[in-house]
Amino acid sequence: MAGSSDQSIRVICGPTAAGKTHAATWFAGMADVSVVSADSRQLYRGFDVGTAKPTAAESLAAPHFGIDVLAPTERGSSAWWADRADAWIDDIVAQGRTPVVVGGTGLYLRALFGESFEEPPLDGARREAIRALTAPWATTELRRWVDALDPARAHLGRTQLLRAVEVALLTGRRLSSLHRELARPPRRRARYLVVDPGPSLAHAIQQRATTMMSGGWPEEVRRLMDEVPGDAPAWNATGYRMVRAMVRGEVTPRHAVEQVVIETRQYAKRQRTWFRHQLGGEDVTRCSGNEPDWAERASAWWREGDA
RNA sequence: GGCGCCGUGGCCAAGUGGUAAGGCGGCAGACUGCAAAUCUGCUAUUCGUCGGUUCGAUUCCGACCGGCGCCU
Repeated sequence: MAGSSDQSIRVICGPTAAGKTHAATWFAGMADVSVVSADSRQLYRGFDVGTAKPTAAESLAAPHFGIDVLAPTERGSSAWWADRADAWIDDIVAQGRTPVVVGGTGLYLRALFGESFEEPPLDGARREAIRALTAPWATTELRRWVDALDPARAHLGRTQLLRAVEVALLTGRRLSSLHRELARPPRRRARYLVVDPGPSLAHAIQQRATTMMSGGWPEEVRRLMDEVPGDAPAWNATGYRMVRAMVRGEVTPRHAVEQVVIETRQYAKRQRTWFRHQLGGEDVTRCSGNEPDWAERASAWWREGDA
């Protein structure tokens, strides 16, 4: 483990359905790879088909961390994940294996490889009280509050507004100030390989959706509906609500697939925007995964990591 | 063949004699402890076609084309 913490970690990221897991499996042929999944949905036990968890063969090719580590009712967070990922990487290195972080949850990657901050202790009970208070507020109203409490964050989405209010009320400080004052440097350095097949991704998404539908997704959802409360965080994954509506007979299978494909495409688009602008570091290699010299370029990216 | 209704951006859809709501989709962007989440911006010089009335028509009139319905 000694001397390993300043080593850059290889990270394979990109939009959903771009073949990141395939790429990781391919690299397993070049070293004893262990994969750390940076995917906020594959965390959840039981949500398998719709989150495209690694297949048995892929799990066999390389041990995976970060999969099935939460109950569907538990709530994760980027910082929570980064703590664990940091430890998993240590373990993997200690075993003499090569860690590869694979995933599409940009915020999680940032928590591990980008700047973060030391969150001051927040009182649990008061936190719950504030959540209960703000939950019914309309987003526009929430935004008015943040405009006063922490204007630098007022342009963001509801999730971020709730957080800004919570931190302001609990600490008496602006979250945007705390980010600055309590900033800590990145814990790890990353060497990114951004995999994106370009225009053909739309087709891959379509293909994957129909494969999932005929591959046991509705059955999985039917099972989960009996075991998991309808408001559990795990349901918050692309397509699951739509498939649930289909299983209940509220929408036709045809409509369900159509919508799942659209939702997935929209998600992939947001991921592209993230990986285009938010990766921060300069160590970014982009490849399409279906260009003729893909293997060559990918190998080069891999080998440069040993230098 | 006759009568009636309709024809607005990729799709759905409001609308008025004074110069085109909204939704979906698409595109672009934001994002530091809910992120497969949550938000923001942009997206019709033009209302089936051609003529007419009018200072001015997407809105009124006529013809034609296309769709739907009813009747013979």
